[in-house]
Amino acid sequence: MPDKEMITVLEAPTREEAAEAVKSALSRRRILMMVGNCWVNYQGRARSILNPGERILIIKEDGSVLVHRPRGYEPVNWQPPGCIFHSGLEGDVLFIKAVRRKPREVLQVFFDKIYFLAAMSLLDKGEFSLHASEEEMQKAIMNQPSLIEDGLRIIAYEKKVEPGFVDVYGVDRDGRLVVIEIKRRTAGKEAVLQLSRYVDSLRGEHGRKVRGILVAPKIARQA
Amino acid sequence: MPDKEMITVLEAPTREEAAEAVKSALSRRRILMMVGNCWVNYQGRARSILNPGERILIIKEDGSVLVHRPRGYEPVNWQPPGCIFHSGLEGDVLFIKAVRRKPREVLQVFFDKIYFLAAMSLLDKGEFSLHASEEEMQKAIMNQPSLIEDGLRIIAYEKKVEPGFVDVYGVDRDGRLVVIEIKRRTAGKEAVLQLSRYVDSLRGEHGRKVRGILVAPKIARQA
DNA sequence: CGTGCCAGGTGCCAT
DNA sequence: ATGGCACTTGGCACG
Repeated sequence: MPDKEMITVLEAPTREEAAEAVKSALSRRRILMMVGNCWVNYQGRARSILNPGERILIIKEDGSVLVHRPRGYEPVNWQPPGCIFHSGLEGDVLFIKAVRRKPREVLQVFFDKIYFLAAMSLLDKGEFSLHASEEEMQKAIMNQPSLIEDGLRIIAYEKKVEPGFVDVYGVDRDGRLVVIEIKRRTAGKEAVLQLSRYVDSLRGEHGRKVRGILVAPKIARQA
Repeated sequence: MPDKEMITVLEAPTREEAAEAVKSALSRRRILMMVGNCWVNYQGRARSILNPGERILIIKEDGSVLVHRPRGYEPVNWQPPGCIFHSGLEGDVLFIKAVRRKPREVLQVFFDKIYFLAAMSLLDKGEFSLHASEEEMQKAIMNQPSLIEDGLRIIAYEKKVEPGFVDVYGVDRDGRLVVIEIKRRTAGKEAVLQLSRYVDSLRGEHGRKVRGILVAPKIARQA
């Protein structure tokens, strides 16, 4: 059960209480969650202004910041990990300033009403594993080249890239070089251009016949 | 101040209390925030497993889902808006299942400890404005072509040419066609290739001198 | 470090 | 719906 040391919850705190809790959470590198009425300025690679409204603010222990509106998967404003924080009261407003160096970016959040605030330390050692559903396709091609074409021999593959994309090099039944590009998603014209550039460059290099094969769940009409 | 109707906070609820609160929040389309020990399965475009650990779960009123670990800007698991939910108790475990159609994706979160739960309705009508996007750069150039070059006349923007779209299209002081490609970030060789394809295509089409201009904060060494 | 490239990318807007 | 493309893209691997 939640130890008092582990999670602190304030419902409808005063701005002074909230300011104190924010300072404490940030200095102790605890995770901070706040809900209230706020407005946000961002300046850095771009510049943005978010007018007042009710949102969720999350500051994580690694110094990343998220501002979430009531809708949408993405945060409306954010700051990547590594920020340095300043916070305090400015008149009737609680401000939190998150500064990132390299590139220099500043995010400022101003609260005039705080509905609730939570500060906590979470322990998460759980392993995360992601399996691309097309990864089996890649393995299948490596193990069973005949899935693509009879008589195909695999020579090499670009194993450095992440699952979902791999270049496979092989030789077909007639001794021609074969370049296979696997796309996990619908392949657009950019994929075709990229493959054709590979093929051209290999053709120039080897002076042999080279074929390119594009393997994808779907190909845009410009095939 | 937070109306009881507006925000409900449960500290260290029992699983039964939490299950009730979750059902209520989901059916009334309120925003749900939970903190506790959980594990997560995802299956859809890919497949993932997240082993047990302490995390933050947020379900928004539009049916989007976020699972956040204690670190990192990005959610470890998520679901875009529009999900349909099922939840309940399965033995000692509180489960929440978020199903998305088109594409079919299923996210399942299982809690065995809930440290904290909040359900709320937030009102957010605040306008969001972002500046210094590529769009704004384009407008600035459209309004003030001399920013690029004296004597430049703009003819069109987002003009469709063979390989794709040209950002800005004009004629310079000496009557030569000018193609301007705008990149908000460091322009790599891909941008150069793209621009050169545009230039080639237009040169072939018009049989006139064509210049390409790349507008970007920085250009990779392969210029 | 910069450069390149994938991502369960997401989102926006065009046809 | 499909396609094309920008994004404060973020993230990682590699030279």
